[in-house]
Amino acid sequence: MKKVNIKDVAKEAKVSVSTVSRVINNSAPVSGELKSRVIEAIKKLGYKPSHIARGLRSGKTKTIGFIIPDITNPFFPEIVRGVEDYLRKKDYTLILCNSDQDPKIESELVDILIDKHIDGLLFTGAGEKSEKLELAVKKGLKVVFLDRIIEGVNASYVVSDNYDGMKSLLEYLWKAGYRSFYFINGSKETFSARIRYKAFLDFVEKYRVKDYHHIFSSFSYEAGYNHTKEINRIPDVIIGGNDLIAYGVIDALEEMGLDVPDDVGVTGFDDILFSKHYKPSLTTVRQPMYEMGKKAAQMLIALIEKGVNKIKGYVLPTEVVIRNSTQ
Amino acid sequence: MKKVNIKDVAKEAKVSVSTVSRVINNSAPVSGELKSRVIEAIKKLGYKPSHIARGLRSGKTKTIGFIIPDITNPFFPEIVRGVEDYLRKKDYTLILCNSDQDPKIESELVDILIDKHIDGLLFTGAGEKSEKLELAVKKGLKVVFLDRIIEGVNASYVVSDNYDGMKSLLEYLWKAGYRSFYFINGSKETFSARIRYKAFLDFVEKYRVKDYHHIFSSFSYEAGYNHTKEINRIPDVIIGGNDLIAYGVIDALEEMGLDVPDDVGVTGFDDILFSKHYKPSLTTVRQPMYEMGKKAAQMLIALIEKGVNKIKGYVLPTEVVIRNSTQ
DNA sequence: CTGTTAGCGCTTTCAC
DNA sequence: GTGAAAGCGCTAACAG
Repeated sequence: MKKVNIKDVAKEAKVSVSTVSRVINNSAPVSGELKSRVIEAIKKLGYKPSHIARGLRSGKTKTIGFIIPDITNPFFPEIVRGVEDYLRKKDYTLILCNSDQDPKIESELVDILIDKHIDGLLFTGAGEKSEKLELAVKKGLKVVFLDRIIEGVNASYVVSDNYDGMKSLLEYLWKAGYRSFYFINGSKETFSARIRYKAFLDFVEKYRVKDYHHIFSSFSYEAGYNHTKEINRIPDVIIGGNDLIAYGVIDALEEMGLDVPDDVGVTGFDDILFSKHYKPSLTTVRQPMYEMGKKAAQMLIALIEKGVNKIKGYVLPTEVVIRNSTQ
Repeated sequence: MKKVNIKDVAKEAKVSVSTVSRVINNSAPVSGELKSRVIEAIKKLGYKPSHIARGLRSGKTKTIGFIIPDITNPFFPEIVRGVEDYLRKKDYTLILCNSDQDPKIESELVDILIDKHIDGLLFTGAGEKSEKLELAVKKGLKVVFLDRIIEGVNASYVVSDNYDGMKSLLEYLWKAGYRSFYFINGSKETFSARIRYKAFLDFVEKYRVKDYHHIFSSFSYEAGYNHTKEINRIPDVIIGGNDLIAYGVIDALEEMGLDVPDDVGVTGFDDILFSKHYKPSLTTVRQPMYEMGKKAAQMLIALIEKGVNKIKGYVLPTEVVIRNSTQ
């Protein structure tokens, strides 16, 4: 049961391979007569053009790469889903890679993916600028940064409005009467952590907040848990850099005999799947994860197919979600 | 900045392309003299062989496909991570596809992936047998089934010991004094749900349990929540087909004013990330997700590279994890 | 409109 | 040991 190729089809339809190619790709006019003979033959033989040969010829593989820190982090699955759903519609295929935010691995992955002749790259990386990527972009690789922007690399990006989200959250907290703030943020290297910090700083200044504290740590449950255990003077509210951190904060607080939200308020960021089921359910800032993925994929495909070169950035809106971890 | 190819290297090293190919692939002896010249040239030119051309020639793409229901379901990310980590080590690349367990989509995806010339396929599908897959396997596609076995398709598989896990869980519950059981299971089509049901039936018979109930629904939070709300007579313990279902059960129970575990016990299956942080923390059966992914990838690569044809199945052990949702 | 032909970059006989 | 040359399956000039 040998694989049928374009030659077989040509023979069957008694035309040349170029004619077959033309009807497949609609790349040039073909007379109705021949066209129908070709279509007939294709159907009869069950012919499927080889993506790989086509790729060799055209340089296009209809494949895009996506480098993320870790699919195991609940923030990413929805993004990936948004990406994959859109790509599927456009007949593209997704190669997924986990980098653990290690710049060295990220750089290796870029190489691997370029080797695989991806048509474009979606990148959610550590914050550091990468020469490799910069170079690749200059060489014409289409890249869209997702959730995180890397300075120095001139490429399109999709992020959510971290600044506004954090600002709105803080203003809600202020209005709710919270006056002392403890912000356990994610890693300093991460773009979104830095932006959220900036919003925090601006808030503190604008409202002349006296009693506040900020610390960069990492976007994990453990970070929230451990840092909370070390807090000397409990503030009115502890702000987690993301929901995972907030979960850790809540659990630590409970172990310390403190009630959330009666004794302390706790907030997160992201609104991952479980935040509405957490006990107490988590006040947080919703990021449109699925939309971010979809939008980024959309931009990338536009970049690839329309040859658009204009660098564009999209900032998707965030939304404060008030639940029971604050009052 | 043109891409350098094997010819350029050959010219630079003053040898033939075949010699270059030989040293790259170590496919035939080459004299030390030429070999070092070639290596030199490769380094100097920064040459990287094109996977795609190689693929066209050899028919191998060093790419494997993975069809899963939905990466957004917390059960899958760890599996995917296990797969990807192993594949990376072996210089393979992962194409990820979500099927939503729709047999039609699954079948389309198989086509798409075959078109892309994957070297092998990891498949976690709906329960139904698929002619397409069966055919593909017969045509030589290497397939490993992950978490779910499809009847009628003769291929290797990796699953966890669902039967033993459920059996052990039930026996623990029995010993703990639970006497009436309500099992809200996942979807009837799913392999693991059926196995767990069988274990339940065998348990009920062996221990002559009088008071029990079983229902197939779906592996979701909502399923657990909704079915619980409809229960007339509350049993000693409600068994969720997976952790998600158990979460829904717990929340519904609480809304109904019932205490877990004081009034009712609740158990899950899988031990996903959040189960240890749920309130109350969930008694469940741990499946080695990461290991399953890794093992499946390992088997697939063995199938591909060693040309092993022996169909093999692996059943990975599960483990009852006792937490605070039972007593 | 249609066919012929030259590669895309690589591997692999087949001679030497 | 080494090189020349024939493709893998397809697309895109180039003729006609």
